[in-house]
Amino acid sequence: MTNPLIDHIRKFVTLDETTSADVISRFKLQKIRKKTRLLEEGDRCRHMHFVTKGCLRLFFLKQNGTQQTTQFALENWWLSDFNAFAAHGVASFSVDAVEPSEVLSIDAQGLEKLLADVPQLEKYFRLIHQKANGAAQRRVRFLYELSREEMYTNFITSYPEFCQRIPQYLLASFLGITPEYLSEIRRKALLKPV
Amino acid sequence: MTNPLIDHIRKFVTLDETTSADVISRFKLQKIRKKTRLLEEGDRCRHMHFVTKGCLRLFFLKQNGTQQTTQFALENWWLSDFNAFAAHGVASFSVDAVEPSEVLSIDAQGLEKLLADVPQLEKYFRLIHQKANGAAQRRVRFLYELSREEMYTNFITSYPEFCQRIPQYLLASFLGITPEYLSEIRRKALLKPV
DNA sequence: CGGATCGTTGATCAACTTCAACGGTCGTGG
DNA sequence: CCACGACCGTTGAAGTTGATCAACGATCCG
Repeated sequence: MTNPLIDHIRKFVTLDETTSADVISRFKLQKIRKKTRLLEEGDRCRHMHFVTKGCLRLFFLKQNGTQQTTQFALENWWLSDFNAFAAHGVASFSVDAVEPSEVLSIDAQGLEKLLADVPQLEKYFRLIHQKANGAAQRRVRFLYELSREEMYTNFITSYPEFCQRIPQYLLASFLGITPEYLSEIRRKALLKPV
Repeated sequence: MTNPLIDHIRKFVTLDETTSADVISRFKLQKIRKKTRLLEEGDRCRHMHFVTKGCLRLFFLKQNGTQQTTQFALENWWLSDFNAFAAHGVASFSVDAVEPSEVLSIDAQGLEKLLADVPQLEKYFRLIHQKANGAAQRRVRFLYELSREEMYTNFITSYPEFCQRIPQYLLASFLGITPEYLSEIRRKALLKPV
């Protein structure tokens, strides 16, 4: 069986063929268009999503009405409002698609049952969340350490191809700056290297 | 058996008496003084720590030489540089004690063996990391959403007793502002409510 | 062709930092 | 027990970073 999620799980734990087929059958495959909302801030958060193609984003609405992007999820990443998901509570974030995407989704009861039936996955999800937790620590570090200009140069050198894929206003939103200021940074960056 | 860690684990999974005793025996109990370093940025990160008494902090050194605190861990919280711990790699954070504290520590091999011997704990750690991951998402949200002044008023109203326990320069470091500016904020806050 | 959306530019403004200096407090050694 | 020094919190002036607002050009899409 070849499936992006199974491949990903197998990087962490072993899974035989029949179990793999069972696992996959528990997920709902969604092919979604750009800008499709998978979660709306204020609604109950019921699903975790695994991205097999495309890109999702996590964002919230600031007081001034603009969207603030806090995470992108590319292929092989899990995304949800994890607090709200765990507590079966109301989401403080929205999720939508940055590009046409394919995701595998599972709700809380489905996940609970899956973990009861296939206990090796406890380990898989433990490792996934541990990794995400570590990534969040480094993320917070960058937010404290770097000026917005440094965040920009750091981000485009780390993920040049990804920056080509997304519109500039989304990059500005992720960096936490206004599109105007991003423009200014880019102009300065163009002048320097000459 | 009564032990803070066992009590905490039992909030998430069931554990019989003999297993509990076994679990506890895998951990090293450390009673440490204020300012004791449990992890040094640049050293290999070998342990995860569970706080049973007191308070730990996670921080790193900024270019200008000042310490930037990114997390506090009170009773019943786990703390480590989770990326470095998982990868058996070099830490990008330091950890020390804010107060005289007691922690239960375990290294990577010890944890691996513990999880192999007591598989219920996979679920416990999955839930712990999921919760921490959700907390990190909200943390990032606050960093983007609030001005430093709002962060201050939000934090002291949320954790008034904790703010009494720590010196002001640590609070400033956690909020990501200079002690001077924190002083100014406090002065303004004093004038307003009269 | 027409309208919305996106990126850019420049001027003004608010948030926060840096630096230098001073007073209070606490712990330590004489 | 006192005195000294280190450290902490505060104040004020000047400087930086990044936001806001208004306006304009370009591009994309119907």
